[in-house]
Amino acid sequence: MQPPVQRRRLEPDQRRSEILAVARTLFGERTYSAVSVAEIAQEAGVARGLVNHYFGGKRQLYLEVVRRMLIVPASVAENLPRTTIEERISICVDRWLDVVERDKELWLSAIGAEAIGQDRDTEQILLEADEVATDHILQAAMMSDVVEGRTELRAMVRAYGSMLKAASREWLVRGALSRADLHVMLTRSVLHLLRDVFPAVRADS
Amino acid sequence: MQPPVQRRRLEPDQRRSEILAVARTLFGERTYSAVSVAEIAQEAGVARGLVNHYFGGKRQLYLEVVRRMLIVPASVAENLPRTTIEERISICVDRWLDVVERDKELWLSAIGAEAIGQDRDTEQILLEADEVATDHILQAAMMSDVVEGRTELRAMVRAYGSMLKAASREWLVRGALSRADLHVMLTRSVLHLLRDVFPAVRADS
DNA sequence: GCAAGCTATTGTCCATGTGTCAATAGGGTT
DNA sequence: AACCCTATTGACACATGGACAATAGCTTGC
Repeated sequence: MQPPVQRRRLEPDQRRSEILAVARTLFGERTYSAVSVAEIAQEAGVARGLVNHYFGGKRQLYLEVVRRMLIVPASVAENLPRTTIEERISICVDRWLDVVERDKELWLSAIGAEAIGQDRDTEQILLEADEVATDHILQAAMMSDVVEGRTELRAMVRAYGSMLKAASREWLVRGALSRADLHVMLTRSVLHLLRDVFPAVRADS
Repeated sequence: MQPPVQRRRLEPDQRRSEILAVARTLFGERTYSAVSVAEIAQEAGVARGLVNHYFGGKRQLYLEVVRRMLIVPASVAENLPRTTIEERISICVDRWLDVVERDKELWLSAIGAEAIGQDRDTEQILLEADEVATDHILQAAMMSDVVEGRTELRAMVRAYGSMLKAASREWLVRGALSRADLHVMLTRSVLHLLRDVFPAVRADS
């Protein structure tokens, strides 16, 4: 005989938030498969079935968490002064470093969490995040409206994005690079990519 | 009453290979969690338990597959002519592109398969592969014996490795970059990284 | 204040998947 | 041909995820 379970009835939105918060925490500190729905439910003080009810399933819940962390906040490329490209890029990089430094663990697990394996949904989120990031960079470089070789340009910037992530990881987890190192590297690399490599690729075709 | 199962008794090594081959195929075309041990066993004409017997478990089997695909073949940086760095790097990049083009699907799923989530073992393999790749690049650039700022150098090259993977993916799956584009981009980027960015980072400290 | 209805929440049932292990049988050896 | 070694099997235990009908908390109308 356990004491009668007392239920808390909440607004769906709020309940959703609570579960999401717990999920964020747990997925933040452990792997996808190492976290069970049961655990999330328990930690959230809720029946297991309810998690399914709100999110459809474990995967979808997880994806929701990842999405929220991965989409780069627009603030990174907002209100940039109208000065040189160097300056604008530099500021942009700085703001980026701020963001990942602040939400360190969460960000790390989110990207390290290209995890799960690639199904359509995961892929979709990753792609979406990459596109958003690419937009920000091009915006900072005032190259948003390039049309000749736009496809190639964006592809190269997306690839650069991967280097950016990897370098950030080197900084945050290994400590092999200092924040200053990162700033130099990331700024110079993207400038070189946009001003030298891109034209060279264009000229090649 | 099914006809009595006829067993095939093989040398452990050979059986291991057979199972591994099947696993390679299946993991190549589908996600980790979308492939069951049962399926692998069936496809290999073997009892499920045997897979566990040989590889310990699903994860270990998977890791074995990934390891074999991820460790960059030494051939990429072997027998490079003693000419300019540009030339050597160029050849190296070309060979690399050959490798991934050949084993396309497999390579894609292996890296997209930073999958599973990061446990110690997976991480280990990924790190190992990155180190090997880094060695090759430094060897091609004849910078293997740099000592001042070695840590930072290697970290930057590892980050570059991520861009290389991402760019390769852009080529193979999106087709947003041609092989020629890739060659230009990858060659120039790494040269810039080694000759301009690295010194700049050094100077900064 | 009370009853009734809406729906948030629960607990249970079922399916699938993995790991383990004792029992079985293939194939070489004496 | 009898025997032994071990590759191989099949069944069992256990964990986890998804589905769904039953239940109970809030709110609304009178």
